[in-house]
Amino acid sequence: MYRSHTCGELRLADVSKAVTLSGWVQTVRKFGSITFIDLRDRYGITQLLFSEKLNDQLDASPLGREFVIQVKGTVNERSNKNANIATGEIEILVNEFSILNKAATPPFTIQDDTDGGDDLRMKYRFLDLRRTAVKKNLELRYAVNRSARNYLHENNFMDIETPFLIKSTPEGARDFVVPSRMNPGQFYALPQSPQTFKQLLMVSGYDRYYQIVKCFRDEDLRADRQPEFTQIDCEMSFVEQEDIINMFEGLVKRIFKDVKNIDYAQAVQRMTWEEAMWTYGNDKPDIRFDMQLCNFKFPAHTFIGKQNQAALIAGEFAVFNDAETVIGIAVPGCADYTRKQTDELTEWVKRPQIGMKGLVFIKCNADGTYKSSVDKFYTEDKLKAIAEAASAKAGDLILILAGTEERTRKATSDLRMYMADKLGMRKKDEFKLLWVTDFPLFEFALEDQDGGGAGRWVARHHPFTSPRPADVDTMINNSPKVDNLDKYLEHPYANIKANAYDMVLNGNEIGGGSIRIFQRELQEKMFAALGMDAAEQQHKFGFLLGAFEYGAPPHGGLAFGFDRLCAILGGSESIRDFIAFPKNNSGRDVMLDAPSEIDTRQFDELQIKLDLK
RNA sequence: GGAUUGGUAGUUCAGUUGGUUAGAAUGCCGCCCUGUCACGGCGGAGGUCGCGGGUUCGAGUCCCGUCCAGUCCGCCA
Repeated sequence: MYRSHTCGELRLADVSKAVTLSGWVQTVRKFGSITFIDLRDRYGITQLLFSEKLNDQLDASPLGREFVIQVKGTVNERSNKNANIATGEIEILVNEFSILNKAATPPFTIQDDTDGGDDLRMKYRFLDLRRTAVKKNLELRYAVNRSARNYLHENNFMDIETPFLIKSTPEGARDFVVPSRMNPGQFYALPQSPQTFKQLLMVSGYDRYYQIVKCFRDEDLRADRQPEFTQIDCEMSFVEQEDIINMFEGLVKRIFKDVKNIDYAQAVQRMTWEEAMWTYGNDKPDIRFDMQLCNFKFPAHTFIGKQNQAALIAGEFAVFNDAETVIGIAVPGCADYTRKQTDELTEWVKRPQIGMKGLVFIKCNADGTYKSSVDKFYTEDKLKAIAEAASAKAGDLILILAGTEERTRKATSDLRMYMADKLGMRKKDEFKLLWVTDFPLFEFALEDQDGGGAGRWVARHHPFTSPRPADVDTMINNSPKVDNLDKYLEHPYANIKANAYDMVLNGNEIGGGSIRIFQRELQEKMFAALGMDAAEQQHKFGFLLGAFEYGAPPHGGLAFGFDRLCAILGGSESIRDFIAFPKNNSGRDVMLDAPSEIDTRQFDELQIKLDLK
């Protein structure tokens, strides 16, 4: 028997018990003839006391950090207790010990505040995973997993595995491909999501499906993006958007309760995509704080029905006069910013990532006066009117950006988040959910970013998303052809809204889904709109179109980004901390050193010849 | 594909205008220590300054290239 107890469970009540413990040596503290050792395992740390009689044996076989040892001894009450650890009131008086395995000195310390950098920790991830901080993240991940499974099981969802070796359909993200030895020259693709399979399962009558499943996308990475990642993938039949929203609002609330012990009682707020873009400049707004955008000026076609306030800012200031779009935010309590601070903000918006030319500010002083960077162009009355339009209070600092529509909106949105971070308005322990609905069904993509060349419609969500019922006729009765690339926004397709919804948590998209197309004709129309002719449709998605002819029920679903959800619940920016063996920025596993070259024999078997360009 | 930051002891970092023998902390090794738990004290070892080239009397420091890593843009239906 290697152990009678773990290193986390012995307490005062166990005093005088004879126990056997096994684990890793965390630290050795030697005091002449007695030695303290902290023994660690997954469950905690227990202090061992080696008395004088074991000195000779310790000298003969000294213990180093991370040695795996076994000890037999008696549980003692400590004379000096340690309130910082759960087992701090007891220690083990060791009678005998043995080294189960030696350990080389680890390249970094196995502690909460490790001295190891990311690169090194990833290379020795098996050591990194011994650290409590990382272990806690994996425990949280498992807790989210269990909570989701319990909820879904209780609601009649059935976990059905779908294949990883599937057919490549290069829509959207790039596929990872896998050569087939038995079919020389042919390739499988790894799924970007089980999308078509879950829809086929709906056709098969499994009306509530889920899977916590790996998905693969061969695109460049970010701190919150991995080439393989996990989704909680769900699909339901005979549902409308409202049914999906209710079901999965319930799921997230259950996870909050089970994992964070948060009672999220209120109904989750909802917002249309248009409202989100108008109010926050962003389709995944953080609504824990206000600081809403004030749209002074914008192109007439972007927000039909919204009031353009161009007259308010019209005047001597050429930048505003010439700009397509002018948007501002009122930052609470920052009117006392110094020149240095406003300069810093100006530099921030000028960074290439933001890409604005400059920043206009108006200080709404506590005494009711106004001081701005455009004083020579505007009278104080005019500044006051602008401040009122921006709902600024005395003491606020109004920041205004001007430029092209898309860039300015995004920049103001980024600035809003930046200021909120600066002012501590994005609290880690506060969670606020939001549904964003009524996304556009299509986006128009120009082949050439400079505006030249051809363009085409692409699905904003994916090509299986249904248009809102009100827009079905618009879609069927119009050709997707766009004659004037400059005016694609005037094409009827630009205003078709999708039966799609995203769940947003604290400014992060944690899930998204849609009510799907389930009739062959509409699906064909959708594929055609995306530029696929009948032959291509048949080649790529013939199986799905065929299935729709055999009694496909109305259905829809949603998928959560599992890694990201865990990271947010764990209060971290990076999903890598919540994945046991993550890949780095270049898609490499630095521990395995993968990807790597393969054997000539493997190429021969695949009948593939490597000829890198 | 692009922008940007970094690469110096096992590790995390400092290193002035280009100038003597490249430092600190921690880890590691040795000795001392009976109540520590970030133990303490004394001593010691440890460096291809990522790599290649250039400028210079002289380069960790400046320039060019390259590799690796981080962040961001593009990309991610």
